Amino acid sequence: MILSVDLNSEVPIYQQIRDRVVEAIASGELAVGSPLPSTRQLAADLGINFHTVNKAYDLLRREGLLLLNRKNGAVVQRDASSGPPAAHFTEDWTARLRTLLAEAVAQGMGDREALAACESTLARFTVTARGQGEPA
Amino acid sequence: MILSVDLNSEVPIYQQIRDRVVEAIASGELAVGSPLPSTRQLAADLGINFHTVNKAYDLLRREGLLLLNRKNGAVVQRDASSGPPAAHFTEDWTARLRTLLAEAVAQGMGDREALAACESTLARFTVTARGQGEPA
DNA sequence: GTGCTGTTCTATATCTTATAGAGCAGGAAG
DNA sequence: CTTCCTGCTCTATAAGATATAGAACAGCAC
Repeated sequence: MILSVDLNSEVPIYQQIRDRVVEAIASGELAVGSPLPSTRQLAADLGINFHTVNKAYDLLRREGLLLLNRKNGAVVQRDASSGPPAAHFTEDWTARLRTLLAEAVAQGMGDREALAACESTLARFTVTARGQGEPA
Repeated sequence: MILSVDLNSEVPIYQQIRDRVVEAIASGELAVGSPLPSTRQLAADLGINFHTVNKAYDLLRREGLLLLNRKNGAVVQRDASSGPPAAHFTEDWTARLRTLLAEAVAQGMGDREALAACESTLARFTVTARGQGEPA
């Protein structure tokens, strides 16, 4: 689990950590049961404060993706094979998707290009993350 | 141009305004040349400070979507028919798309469901916004 | 001149972000 | 038991973002 963050980015560090973990889960790099580095360890590796890592992990826990306890540390609790998402998640996610796609269309990206981008991005996830779905 | 914002949302007001304008441009509700309400007018309508609207408009201007001048006020400068987006935009947008799609996959949404959501969202935009692309 | 527009300053209050240090409870390993 | 690491919680501080507010200026229309 190698994780890279950009300290000069305008997006908060804890948000970047969360995003990278989410992407790792989606790509199958992290599956249910996979251990994550401890908050203090990851903080030391990234050269940041452990409270920042703690905030990212806590966010992932509230999203249902991570399980945290003093015994085993941080462990992945949910991945692509853990069943459908909650209703409120889908609702919120669709709204954010709408805004993101609108941005591309408004900037002049063609529908086919935008959809192709979605398709290829999803394909890169589902190549490695496989387990329950029937193959296409 | 009716615009609604949620004052109790965790997403900043100026960001909500920006998002709604972007979506209006993508849906064809706003085309190149369409006038937007003045900062003071929109602020009064929404019951917020005009500086907040100013920030949203300034953001949209920096994104190339709006043209602001003392003569005509705020006018849409770019829409789906204004040619392809800048390279740095596509790069940044793809990274954000990757994170958003990863979130859906990690939460257990199927690839086909996610792609279908992208497709239907894009379809709702391009029904009204048409001008340069050859029809499918 | 009057009135509208965007634009630019100062100022303030609140929240977020990131840092830092200290400590506690629980399990593992010596 | 002691030692060590774990998540977790508290206080504290500095810097930045967010939203408010008031005032003023320059350009254009009537």
